[in-house]
Amino acid sequence: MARPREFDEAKVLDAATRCFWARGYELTSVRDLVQHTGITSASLYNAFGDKRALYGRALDHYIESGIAERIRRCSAMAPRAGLAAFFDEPLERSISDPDHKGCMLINASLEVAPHDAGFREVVADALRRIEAFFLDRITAGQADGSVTRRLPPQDLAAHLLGTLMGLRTLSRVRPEPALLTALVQTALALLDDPATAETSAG
Amino acid sequence: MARPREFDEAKVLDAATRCFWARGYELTSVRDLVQHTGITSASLYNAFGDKRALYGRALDHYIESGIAERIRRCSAMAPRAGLAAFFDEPLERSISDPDHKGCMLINASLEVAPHDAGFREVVADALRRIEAFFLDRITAGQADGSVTRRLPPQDLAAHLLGTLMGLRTLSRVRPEPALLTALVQTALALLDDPATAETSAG
DNA sequence: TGTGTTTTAGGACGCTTGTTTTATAATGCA
DNA sequence: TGCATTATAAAACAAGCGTCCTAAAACACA
Repeated sequence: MARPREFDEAKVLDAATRCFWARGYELTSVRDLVQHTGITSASLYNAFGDKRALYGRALDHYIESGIAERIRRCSAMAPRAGLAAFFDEPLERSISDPDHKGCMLINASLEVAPHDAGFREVVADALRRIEAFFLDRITAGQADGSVTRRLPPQDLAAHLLGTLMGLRTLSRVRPEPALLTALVQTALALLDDPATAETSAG
Repeated sequence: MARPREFDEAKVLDAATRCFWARGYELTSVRDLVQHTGITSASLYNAFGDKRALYGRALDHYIESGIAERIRRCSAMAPRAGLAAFFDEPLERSISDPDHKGCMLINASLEVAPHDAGFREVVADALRRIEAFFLDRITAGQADGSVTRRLPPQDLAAHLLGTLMGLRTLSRVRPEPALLTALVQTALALLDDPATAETSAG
């Protein structure tokens, strides 16, 4: 019993996410958001609340559509293969993205999480989900023999989480394919048993 | 032939560095700087130029006094011991710092480097110096047998650089001693030859 | 065809930002 | 003792910020 919306809320959230992803929270002004979403500030405030709330929606959207989806996909694979596949997309993006936007979650880890307890919990929770995925696949891999048993699964999971964050941080300043590829491949090499015949150094 | 300065430029730079380190570039206002340095904005602009120039001085100061100094200290040690020692200080700080400020260089990697070509080069150069230190110590360690020869030294150096950045990024959101310690120790374990008798899983 | 409700459009609001200005104070050198 | 030069103090500046308000427009339902 009222005037209907003229805009697609999902598309507006998509555009807002791109803004926050590319320029971060502080450097993205409400006027930027108005310009890139195509709706007025009044509509924006009416639909999403204030700037902080919209950022929260954008971050949630990024985590669910970008990361949780990848976790599901890689969880369906064989353990060792799923762990390697999880790094394929961020590595590829780190190299090919001309804007070097990095990962919005890792960007949020340094920009908003330290200064906002609410967002810190959102980010920490997402990182815990990634760590839990690593731990699950490592444990399964140790069971079927595709992952080394030389190190505790918790330690290997922490190491992979750190590697992921290091990759996405380094990629914003030094997006050199050789450097980033070496980083990921070396980290993954730690999952393998060195006694086997795969002693190809490259 | 003029009125002398009433403030100590080094102390002012120290205070400004603390401000930028704790709150980043955007969230630190000139009024914050005026308050914490104890000098007026006119003196600040006269002595350092604008806010961006002062941040540049602070970042340089941090790199030289905080990081280059540690590189020198660890370069004087035995190769394998120097590599481990390099991680001691950031790991200790990640755990004990109640403010969880992280590393100002890594903070700059995500906050200012992506949006400022000048600062990006400063940050990239500092990261190259850290990588060069890793490469030098790894090469020396492979020569004296304290570091494994299973992997190319460039790959191991890239991996340690990524580990360092991951440590300092993760520490701002999840400063959990067990998690961060596991991350560092596991990364360092990759430097060792697994054939030796040190098969203590801990 | 009204009536009630919500979305639009666009400007205005108060506040903070980085920076500059104006005037005064303090020195070294002639 | 002046003169030139520089630092200080404090207010003022324009511009940009996030947010809100007023009025007009567009629908659902009676």
